[in-house]
Amino acid sequence: MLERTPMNASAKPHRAADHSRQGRSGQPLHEGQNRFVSIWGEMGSSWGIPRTMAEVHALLYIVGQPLNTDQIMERLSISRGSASMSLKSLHDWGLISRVHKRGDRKEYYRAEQDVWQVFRIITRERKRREIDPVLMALHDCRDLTGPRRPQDAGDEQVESHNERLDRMIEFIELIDSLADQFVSPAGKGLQLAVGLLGKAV
Amino acid sequence: MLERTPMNASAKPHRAADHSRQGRSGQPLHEGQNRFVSIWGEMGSSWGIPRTMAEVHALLYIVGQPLNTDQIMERLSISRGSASMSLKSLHDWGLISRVHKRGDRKEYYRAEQDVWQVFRIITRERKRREIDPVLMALHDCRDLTGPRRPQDAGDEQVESHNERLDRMIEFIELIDSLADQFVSPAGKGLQLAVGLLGKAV
DNA sequence: ACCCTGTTTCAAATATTTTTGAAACAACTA
DNA sequence: TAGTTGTTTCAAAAATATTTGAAACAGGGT
Repeated sequence: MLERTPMNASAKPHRAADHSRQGRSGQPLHEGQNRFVSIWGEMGSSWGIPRTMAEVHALLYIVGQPLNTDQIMERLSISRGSASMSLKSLHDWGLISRVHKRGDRKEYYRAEQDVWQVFRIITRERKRREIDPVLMALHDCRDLTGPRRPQDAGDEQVESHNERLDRMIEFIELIDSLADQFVSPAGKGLQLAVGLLGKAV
Repeated sequence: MLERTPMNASAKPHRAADHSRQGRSGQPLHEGQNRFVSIWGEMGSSWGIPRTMAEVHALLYIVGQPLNTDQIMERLSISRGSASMSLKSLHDWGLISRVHKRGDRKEYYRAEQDVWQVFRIITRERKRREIDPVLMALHDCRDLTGPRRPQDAGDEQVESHNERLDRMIEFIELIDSLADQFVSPAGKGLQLAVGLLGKAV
């Protein structure tokens, strides 16, 4: 969450060298890309996404062009294994796609460029992996203190417990269905809401 | 993020004993509370909140009554230091408040009971600590490749880089202002949006 | 089949985060 | 002031998460 001192900064084999080279006027661009990568990595890690995975995604997004594993390793100074794992996760999420170049055996990867789509994907995954299971667990939990069981009728403690649980479940279900709207193929949900909200408040 | 095997499960001094006692009909309630605490702790840790802090919050929310440090330690089998730190964080966030009981030197803590308010507070804090700094950093980053600098005019690379950056910044600013609406004292923002959305889609 | 190039896997190494517990502190009381 | 009770702090210990790197694998060529 804080600094970014590489685990192993020495220039060993298997690791890409760092680049103190490059002296054209492409410098501010390059520096801008690096900055973006750092910001995104930092942000990712504070939202529970491994920093390196976020950095790989940031690099592919900001470069705009497909890159291969070696280019990513070199640019980010990360190991082959780490690059491979990050790319796999990003691909599983649907945030990047594989690209083949004719006459090149290497795989290239391109990031989704539509920002709305990027956040739709992230929302979809987090909902699926984090919100939905919680909701299921909360319903199980609610079942423990029963659907207004006779013997509890009048048990003030149980009743207020159930009320608290119900309020929480209801709220999370609301968020959940909002996320559904945003994620849905129609997908204009949030944009619409924003428009309406802008006028209404 | 996964299991929940206590760091130190042995019954040493300074640690609250675990309770295999309790045999009244208050059992399902007690079990329901425990379940809720686990779910919330799990959820918190997948959202970047220390598990224990989330568990303390969950306990105070679901119990509904103010509890003191020793009761929390015992119920959650955590150390005094951990309890104190979690309570401090929760208090800093504004999710719990201190309560004094006459004739008792101990501090008691009560959780905010309004679910909407709870999520408004969480939104406010995350926005302040995570979104706003990112936005500032992104603007700095954007400045590196300048405000349509003359020498870059026609540099296709720089121009498309700036476009990508601008799209991202614009999106995050949108989210940021949505969060503002939700957090705002008027505070009916999201409820309103939900209503409108429900009808409009 | 063997060699070459590129990719994936996964146990071990490393880094990061969280928790503990004992000491320092604070606020009363006698 | 010394004693008592409750709270906070923080360095060290423990737990968790991430990264590495070498070996296994995959798919062409030849």
